[in-house]
Formats: sequence, C-alpha cells, structure tokens
Amino acid sequence: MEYSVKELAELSGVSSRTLRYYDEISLLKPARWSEAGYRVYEEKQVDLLQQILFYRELGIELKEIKRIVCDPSYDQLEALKGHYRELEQKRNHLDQLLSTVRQTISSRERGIRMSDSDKFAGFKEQLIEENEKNYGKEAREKYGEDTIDESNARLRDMSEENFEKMKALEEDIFQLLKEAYATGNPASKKAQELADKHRQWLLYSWKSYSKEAHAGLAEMYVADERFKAYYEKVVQGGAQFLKEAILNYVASE
Amino acid sequence: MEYSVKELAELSGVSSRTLRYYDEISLLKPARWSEAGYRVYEEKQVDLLQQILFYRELGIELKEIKRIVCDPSYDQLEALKGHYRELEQKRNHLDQLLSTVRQTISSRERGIRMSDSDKFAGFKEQLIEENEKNYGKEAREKYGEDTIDESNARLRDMSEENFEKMKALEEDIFQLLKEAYATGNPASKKAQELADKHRQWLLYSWKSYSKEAHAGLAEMYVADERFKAYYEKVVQGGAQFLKEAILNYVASE
DNA sequence: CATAAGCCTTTCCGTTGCGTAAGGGTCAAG
DNA sequence: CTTGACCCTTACGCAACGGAAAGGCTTATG
Repeated sequence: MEYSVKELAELSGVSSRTLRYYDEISLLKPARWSEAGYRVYEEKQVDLLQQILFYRELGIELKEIKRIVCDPSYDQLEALKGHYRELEQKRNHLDQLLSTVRQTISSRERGIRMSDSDKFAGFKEQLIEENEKNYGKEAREKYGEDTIDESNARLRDMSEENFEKMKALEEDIFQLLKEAYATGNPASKKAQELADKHRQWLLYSWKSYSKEAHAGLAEMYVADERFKAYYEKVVQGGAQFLKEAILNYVASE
Repeated sequence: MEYSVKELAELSGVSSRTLRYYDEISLLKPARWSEAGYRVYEEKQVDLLQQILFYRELGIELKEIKRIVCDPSYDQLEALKGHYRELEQKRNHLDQLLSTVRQTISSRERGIRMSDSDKFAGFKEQLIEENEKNYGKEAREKYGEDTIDESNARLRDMSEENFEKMKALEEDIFQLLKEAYATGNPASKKAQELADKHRQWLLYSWKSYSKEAHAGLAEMYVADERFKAYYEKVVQGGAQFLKEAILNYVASE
C-alpha cells in the first residue's frame, strides 16, 4: 500500500505540512519519490510515524524522538524515565503556580471589597468577634487570657498587608492539606510543609510560639467540633490528618 | 534614583536584553533617554517591572501582561481566574501524560525482562501459583470452583499483549487509587473512574462480570488481610476506600 | 592626550513546530 | 481543453528572548 502526503496525513491525523516538515528534518523520510517529484510513503513509514506520534504525545521534543526511533543504541527506557522526571518537575512547578495564582485571586477579591469603601477595619473586627465567639472560651481556658487578648490585639493592629499575607497563608494551608492528605502519611514531606505553614500562620496572631501550644491546638482541632469542621470541609479526615502532621512536626524538631 | 539598563537588569534579576525587548514591544518603555541615547529608568519603571515580572512568573504571556498592566479598564481579576483555569487544564493534561509514561515504562521494563530469555511463560505460571496460594481457598469458597479455574486458565492462555495491558491497567489503578483517595469521597468522579478501571481489570481474568461478584470482591478487600495489604501499600486506607468506591459504583449503575 | 576597558546602541540571525500563504507544476475527470 | 484537486519549494510569522556583530560614548589610567 502506498500513500501520498495527504493520504498519510488523513490516515494519521496530522497535517501534510507536518509530514513535509518531518521530511525536512529527516525525522520521517518518504519511502521513495514519484516521477513527478511527489512523496510516496509505504507501510514502514506508517509504522514509524505512529511511533513518532506516540512519543510526541508524551511531550517529547522531535530531536529526541529522532534519537529514540532512529538510533537503536539509544537507551529508550532511560529516555522515558528522564522524561518522566521532567514531567514531574513541570507538574510540581504548575502546582506552585496554581497556589500563587489562587492566593492572588483571593487577595484581590478581598482587596476590592475592602478598598471599595474602607470595609477593611470592619472586616477585621468581624473576624475578631467570630474568633472570640467561637473559640474564645476554650482558648482562654487552655492558653490563658493573655495569649488570647494578645491575639485579638495583634489581629486588630495588623497591617493590611500582613492581613493579606495571613489570609493567603490560610488558602495555602487548605491546598497543602489536600495535597498532603493524598500522601496518606503525616510524616511525609508535604505534611511537614503543611505543619510548618501552619506554624507560620499562627505567628501572625500569637505573640510567641511554643511546641506545646502548637501541639495543644492540634489536639483541639479534632476534639472540638467547630475547629474540626473548619478543616474537615477541606478534606474528609483533614482535621485528624492535620493534627497528626503537627504532632509529628513538633516532635521531630 | 535613575538606572541604566544594566543597573535595572541587575536590580531585578532579568537580562538587559530582556529590558530592551520589553522596550521594543512597548511593554516597558524607559522614563527618558540620555543625551547619548542611553535608556534611563526611574522609580515608576521599577515598580512596573516588578508587576510585570510577577505576572510573568505566573506563566502569563507578555501580550496579556501588557493588557493587564497598561489597560486600567481590563478586568484583572477575571484574567487571573481565566489563567487559573488554564493552569488547571495544563496540570490535568500533565497528569494524563505522567500516567501514560508510567505505564509505558513499566510495560517496557517487563518487556525487556521477558524477551530477555523467554521468562514470560514462567512469570505467568508464577502469578497463577501465587494467586492460588494466596486467595485460592477463599475465592473458591465464595465464587465456586468454576470461576477460579476459569480465571487461572484465562491467565495461562492470556496473550502476551493482553498480559501487558492487564499489568498496565493495574499500575493505572494504583495511581488512580491515590488520586481518588485524595478527593476523600468514594462517590467522586475519580473514585468512580477507579471502580470502573477495576472492573475492566477484572474482565481480564473473569469470564463474566456481575455486580454481585464485584461487590463481594470489594468486601473481601477489607475483610481479608492479604487482599487488604495489596492496596494498603498504595495508600493508608486504600483498601477501605476502594471497597466503598466499588460498592458505590455497582449501586449507581 | 591616547588608549583600553566597559559601558551603551541598533540590527539581525537562531531557537521549536509547525500555519499560512505565494507561485507554480501534475493529474484525473468532464 | 479546462477545471479543480492535488503536489512541489520557498519563505515569512509566532514567543520570548540569547547571542553576536559593528559601532558609539565615557571614564580611568599611563
């Protein structure tokens, strides 16, 4: 069976321009040329093209595909593995980007509302009130009046910028919790990163950090339904996982 | 404060060539030109450049950055959200690629070992033996002799190609289990995809499919320690999750 | 004052994987 | 014989610069 450019193009789903280009870079040469100077492809080229397109779909550059399919001494398996690592890196990078963009969006959304008519101060007060209403009593009992008042005061005085950062950090924590939870291991790198971010987040409202208080808060995250719900809405079992990650974190320093 | 190209370049961490390019495409014009024709940047340009670089890091094209930073009527938030969706798509695509590459690698690795010295047949026998030893009795009790013998026979007669496909499917199931588990919801799309793949996988060794048998196997995945361990090694709670996903799957058809 | 080092300028080619013409032959059908 | 569908090569365009060439300006040093 013989094929012209167009025929092979339609058969394989690429454009005829692509086939001419592959000829040009010697990735896929026609079997022969007709008298009129037309490209003629045969079975062998069809098979080769299929291979090429397979690797192309994996996102491998044509140059390397050329090495893979043309050079039999080339270690295809190693090439694939290297490519796999590249893809993994790309995905990690993408994950980071996604996190940054997400933070930016949420910060902008709040930013608009706030600068909109100076709602910022009110918004903060509201947050303090909610905090107090929800966790005030328990927190006071556990950590004493000073820490809590201090926390509220810090929140009240917090600069707009810091407030943004804190909210952004919170978004980050939610996302990290999801990802870390997927590892299934509270001692995993992701989980420890999560715990560390959580510590950073705490520092925005706590006057000082202690492992004991951190661990205590972690326990409360599962013991107290309202705390728990806050993280459970992210992922089922999220609060429990976060607790374990934190306990692991404070123990391993 | 005034800066030359080089100074601003070093300050911001980009190359001076990049700054000239940004001038060329009118993304960032200098504040003015010195008598000698040198570019001179000032504070305002420094700020603008920082904005530009921020968006650049998010992976946004320069053309769109231009719109974002130059056109005040442009909806920046909407642009960011659109970009976020793009990034998500890219990541999904990458996840697919990763899965394909992973399957290819594992298939190639086994391919090499087998053709290496025709270990293929022996490998299959070994798998049958293990199956029989591990799950034979329970399975026989539950599904009757016929189904199991049939299963072994099918495995023995399975073509090399199908065997590859089955092993690849298994790899896919492991990965899907991880991802679906991260959703935390056995009724989620991922989880249902997982259950469906598991059904496909079964079809390679079962002569026929029934929801009841599928559900029964799911129960066994948590009831029997040896089955359970097989999936628990993927993710803690994996067997339980897979069971629930399957029960959900067979119930929802 | 001359020279060299170290800036700066513009212009242009190269990168990847093709899309999209322009300008011109070839082939089968009506 | 004409028409239309195919084929050919050549070449510009895209994104976001990197790098080199060829030349002008400034400043420090001998």
